[in-house]
Amino acid sequence: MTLRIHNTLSGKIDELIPGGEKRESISDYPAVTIYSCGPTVYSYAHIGNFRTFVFNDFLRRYLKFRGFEVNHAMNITDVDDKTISGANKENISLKEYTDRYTEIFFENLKQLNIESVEHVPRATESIESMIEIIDKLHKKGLAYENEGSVYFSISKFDGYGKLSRLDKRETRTGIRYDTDEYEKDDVRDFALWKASKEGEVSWDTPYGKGRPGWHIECSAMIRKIFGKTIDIHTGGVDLIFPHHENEIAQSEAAYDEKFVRHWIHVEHLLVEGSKMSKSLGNFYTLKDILDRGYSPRSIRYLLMSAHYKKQLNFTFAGLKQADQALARIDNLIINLKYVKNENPDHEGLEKIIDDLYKNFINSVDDDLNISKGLGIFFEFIHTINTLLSENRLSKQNCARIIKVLEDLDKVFGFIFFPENGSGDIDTEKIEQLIKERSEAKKNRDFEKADMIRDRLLEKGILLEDTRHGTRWKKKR
RNA sequence: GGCGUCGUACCCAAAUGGCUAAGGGAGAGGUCUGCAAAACCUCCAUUUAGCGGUUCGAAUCCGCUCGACGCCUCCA
Repeated sequence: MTLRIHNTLSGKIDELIPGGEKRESISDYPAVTIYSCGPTVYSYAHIGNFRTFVFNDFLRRYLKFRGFEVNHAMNITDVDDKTISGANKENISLKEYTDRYTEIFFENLKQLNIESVEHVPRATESIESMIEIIDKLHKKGLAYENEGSVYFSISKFDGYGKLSRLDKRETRTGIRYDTDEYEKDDVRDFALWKASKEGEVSWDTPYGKGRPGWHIECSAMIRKIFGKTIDIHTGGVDLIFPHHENEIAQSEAAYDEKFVRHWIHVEHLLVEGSKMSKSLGNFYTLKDILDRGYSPRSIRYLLMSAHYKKQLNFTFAGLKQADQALARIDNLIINLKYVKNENPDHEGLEKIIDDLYKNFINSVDDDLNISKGLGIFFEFIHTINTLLSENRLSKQNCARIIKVLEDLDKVFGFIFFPENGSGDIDTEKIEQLIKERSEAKKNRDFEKADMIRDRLLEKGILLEDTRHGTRWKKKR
């Protein structure tokens, strides 16, 4: 079995071959080098941004699950028009301003149980590497200066447009390129370096005081961190053009080697059927949704559950459904915990587990088809539940199943979700009350029994009477 | 206008030429039970937006129509 993922560059589903050279087994490959376009920290990231970040997390987790090593970088864009104007508006330094939103962003990642990656470079700390590329392009005659800014000349790079298939596009009729654009040789040339205006943050360069163009940081960071062709570059679909097209142009023109082997682009999130926008009032940050009482766990599940290449329509009804699906998983775990001591071992369990792994990997290896993978996982839950209800699984069997769940959760990250809230539940007290209630039930004092049940429910503890006694769980 | 993605049950969502169209939610029955709740089990698309074509065979390929969305401009 091989892992195959859609590649925007080839337009096909390509096998992932880290290092570019086919090997016998996964363990023979070098670490998969990944670069993900991170946030511009000028404001709170929204739920659509997090779809992409949750996807990045799923990708890296799955690669590790399959036995690959991972070397993953995600940038923080902490200087651009929006961050500069935001800082100016509040009359604070750029750093003070971007630090605030960077911190919130990391906090959000943590809430969604997104793993931290190996490298988190900031644009403002990568200026030297940017200048290095610009110098190279300049010396090769591929870039030109004009009034303190430096532009990349796309007419001098043959491969321009290969990612977004520009050759097949026509520019919209009637669009106007004139006015502001007089300083560029070709209207489609883009800025590598921008001359700074009066009072703006700037860095001293051979080209004068200025700041980075939008695209240069990614190229620079990738060169600085990985030094050569990387395996995977991810981002939202909206970045294909011009951002990623321009990254390719800069990097490949400067270093004469392939920039990225595998481009993966995540489709957009829609909210209630349309694109998020402030004017429609459907613009949600993570906090907005958490404030409405939904858990970050349901959000993670929902964002993960649809295939990355399909638009995902985010709705609150969908969040509720996600929560119910999670309840099904939680109930399995509770069912496993309460299994009877005297149950015999089930011989067929290992076969069931083998099938689960085989089918799960088969599905997800096929362009990261998590939806199908989840279907297989729920079929497994169904099988186990049936065995449990027939008392056909032993304590050891259940311990084995828990291990499997823990293993799968390395990919999912939503089964054993870290509790963000306070866990001030007094287990002993609950057990004691359950005992008292059982006594009362035995004496047919149902009034007292119901009173205890109600009291616990008020505290968020739900009691379930089963054939084998009473058990409890937290109310959802 | 150009380029592209998509339209599967009440909702979400798999399956891309071939056994009865996954899975989750909701709903309906049942088991258990003092009651309730929960849990579990079973059922729930003769049919894949519409029309036409290719094929022994199509949700899947082709054409047209209708509809949704994205990119072409800052954007995950």
